[in-house]
Amino acid sequence: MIIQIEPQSDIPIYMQLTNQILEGIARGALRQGESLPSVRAFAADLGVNMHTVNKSYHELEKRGIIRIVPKSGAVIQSQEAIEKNNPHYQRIQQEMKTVIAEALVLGFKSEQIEELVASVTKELKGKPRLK
Amino acid sequence: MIIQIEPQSDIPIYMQLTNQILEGIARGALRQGESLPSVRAFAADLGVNMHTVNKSYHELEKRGIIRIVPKSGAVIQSQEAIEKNNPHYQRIQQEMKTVIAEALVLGFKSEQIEELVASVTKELKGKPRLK
DNA sequence: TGTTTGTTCTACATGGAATAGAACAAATGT
DNA sequence: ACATTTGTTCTATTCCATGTAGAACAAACA
Repeated sequence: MIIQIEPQSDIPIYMQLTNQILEGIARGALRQGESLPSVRAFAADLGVNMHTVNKSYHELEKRGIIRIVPKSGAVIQSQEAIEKNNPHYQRIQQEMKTVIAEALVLGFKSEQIEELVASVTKELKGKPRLK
Repeated sequence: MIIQIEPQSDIPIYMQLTNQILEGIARGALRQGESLPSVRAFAADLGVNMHTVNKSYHELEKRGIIRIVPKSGAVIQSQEAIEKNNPHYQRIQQEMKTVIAEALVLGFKSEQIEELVASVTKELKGKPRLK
């Protein structure tokens, strides 16, 4: 997992970390059942504070991505099929609505959006286990 | 345009407003060439501060959605076809990547994502001019 | 000529973000 | 059994974003 943190960004560090861990899992660099590094080790590796990594882990837990076992580690959750009544589904739906609305207003055609979605999905799913 | 602001949300007011104006334009309730209300009038209408609305307008301008003419108004930009080298395209691409990564990790299948995208797009584009 | 417009400035209060250090009990390693 | 590492929970501090408030100004408008 290659993590790149930009301290000067307007996006909070813990959020940058959250998103990049998310992409890492989606790409298959991290798989279900595996554990994330300890908050102290990860923090030392990234050159950030322990509490910042901790906040990121709890953000991921709140979103249903990982499960934090006290005194043990942060385990990546199994990716089961998701239903429409799942609260996580609703959140994705809302986030998707915001992005698509902005895309449409900027002049994206429906076909362009579908094309972009397909290419991004392929990029993320395409090369499993690649570092 | 029906705007609903939740002051207690963890999403900043100016961002809630930005997103809802965005959706309003996407839906066709506001069309290119038309103007948004004055910052003072809109603020009074929503029960928020003038500066908050002002920040929202400038956020929309930064994203290429509206054009602010000093001493005049906030005009909705024309929605021309967008190219891949457009910086706004790149931003949408990045936002899309984040949402799709989260969706995949949560267990969305590729078909489910395409289905969600199609339904959201249809919902936004489906009923133009409907208040 | 008033009124409204967006802009700019100061000011203040609140809370998030990030860092830092310390302490604790539980889990792990040897 | 002992030492280390683990996540958690405190306190504390600094810096910045958010939101509100009030005032002033020049330009546009009626």
